[in-house]
Amino acid sequence: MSEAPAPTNFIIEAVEEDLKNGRFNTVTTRFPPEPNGYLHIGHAKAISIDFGIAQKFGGKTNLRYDDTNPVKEDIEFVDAIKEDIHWLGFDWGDREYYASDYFDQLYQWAVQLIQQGDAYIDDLSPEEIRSYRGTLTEPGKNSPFRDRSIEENLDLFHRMSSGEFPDGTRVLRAKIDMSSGNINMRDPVMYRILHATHHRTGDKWCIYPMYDFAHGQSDSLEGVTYSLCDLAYEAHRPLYDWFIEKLGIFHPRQIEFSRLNMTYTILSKRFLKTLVEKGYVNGWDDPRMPTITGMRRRGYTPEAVLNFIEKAGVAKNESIADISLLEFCVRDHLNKIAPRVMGVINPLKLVIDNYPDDLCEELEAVNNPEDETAGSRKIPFSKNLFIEKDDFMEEPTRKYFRLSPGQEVRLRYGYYVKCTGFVKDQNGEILEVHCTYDPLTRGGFSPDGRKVKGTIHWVSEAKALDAEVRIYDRLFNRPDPDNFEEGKTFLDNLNADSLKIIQKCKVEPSLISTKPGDHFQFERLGYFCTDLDSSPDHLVFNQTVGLRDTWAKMNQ
RNA sequence: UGGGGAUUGGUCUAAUGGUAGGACAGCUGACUCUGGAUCAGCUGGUAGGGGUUCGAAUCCUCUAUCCCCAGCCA
Repeated sequence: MSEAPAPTNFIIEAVEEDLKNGRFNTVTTRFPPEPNGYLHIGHAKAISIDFGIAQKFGGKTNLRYDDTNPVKEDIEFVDAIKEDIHWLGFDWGDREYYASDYFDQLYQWAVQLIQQGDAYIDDLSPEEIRSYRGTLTEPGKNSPFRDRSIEENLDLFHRMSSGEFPDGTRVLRAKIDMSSGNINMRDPVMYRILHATHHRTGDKWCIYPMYDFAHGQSDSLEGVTYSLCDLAYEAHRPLYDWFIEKLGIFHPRQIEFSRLNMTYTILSKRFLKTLVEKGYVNGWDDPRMPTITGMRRRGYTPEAVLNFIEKAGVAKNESIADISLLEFCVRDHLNKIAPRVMGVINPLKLVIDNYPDDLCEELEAVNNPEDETAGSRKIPFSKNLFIEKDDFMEEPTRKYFRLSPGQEVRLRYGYYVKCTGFVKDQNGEILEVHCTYDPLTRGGFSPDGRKVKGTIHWVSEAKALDAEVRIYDRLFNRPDPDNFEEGKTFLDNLNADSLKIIQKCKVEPSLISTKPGDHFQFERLGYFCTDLDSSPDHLVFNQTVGLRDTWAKMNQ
């Protein structure tokens, strides 16, 4: 295995530069989720970068919930977020913080800015504020309340915070520049009145800081050196810096990178929420969802997800990663770790006419050819077996080298069998296939050295376990699902066949003891994992991803 | 027509004035008790025009295209 080049990117280079010239001498980052939804693979990229940069430079990463909007946030998501970060393999130690921990300090800093003449209370209505703001091409104009005295501003701010005014009647604004080309600098709102109960501070506050007035200062308070975020915040950086400078506090560096996008996938929180709430999927952890919890249930491994993120790279180009790269990473990891088992998804009965009626042999099967330490197991073999429907063709096409009349194939780890006939019902449906076996080929080798081109999987009819198998396909039927025609929505791009549930699949008996989350390769089919719904009475497997299938490709 | 970003094969990403390279995808072939894996090979790229230079993806300049910003969301 060749040594991969040490991954580098523009953020790592910036950090190295800062460390070299003394701008900082330690590295601290933070992952700042808003507790208003489940984490998805886009967050996994942010997590990987935040924790990865710190690890690389021997620094630390804080987990900080950005909980400045009680109307949208909920405690429900806090624990789920922690579980997902841990699953990815990262840990923040005891540094679990909340922006709401800093509300008192933030209030003090707001007072400071008022005293410095850098902030004022505005009585304009939300609509008026919008119209005074100007447009992208026209400058805004000053609010008539912009030049109130410091005393009046202080008094009003105090009364705002003590609940004297209803929601929406006043805000605290930074006094910057209403004619700035950067709209974020046109006297941005710092505090709004929200008579809402906060999941942590309860009813203590009825004014809450805006993101811009909370995020940078929270970073500063925590000694965060690198505030890594997505490109959307690039236009906010001047404001981030402005507050820090005016307050005269520790100055972290914000660096922006492009967010992750993926083909056939939608990552907008709003859209994901619609999928869940309108029942297009079965919850946030539906294996078709790009959520971390969904991918976990699907059987993706953290190693695979992280490797995908690393391979996709970190840059400032807006890009769309090919979902096949993710699938490659999943197969690549599962190939190394997943025990092989035999399972038949669409069973077809195979009768070995010359095999003793009541004999049941135990044949040895390798657990993982990629991993010698995985050992082997015994699987029962008998006269009546199940094979895959696809593995028999009455009239074989060119280059089909599975079972067909007169053809000989190997039953994996079993015997060579030669097809002698088959039985059809009135509708022409094949009910069972008959064959004879060569007793000398036990284990799958022929003493005379003759070759068979095909090897197929099978399970013993008598010993097989029934299982439910859920096969997933892409949730959307086009690579750019948020591209839809007028009058339509992303929902019109949903793939109607993204879930197939198949009952009465047949799997080898060793699977009786499987537990949810176990990974397997069903030989010749794909990687599967045991679903949360699975029990010994009713086995349920999710197809994580199919094996590469060059045969299917040839037949396209 | 304001401000801020970005443009390298189908996709993602390197090359930091000196041979445009890697990964995924695709295509060949070898090997194989998984039509898997593995191995070998192939196809295909610097948005466009000028300029500087012995030499430009890289520097300058003009143009084009795309993205973000007008929440009391984050």
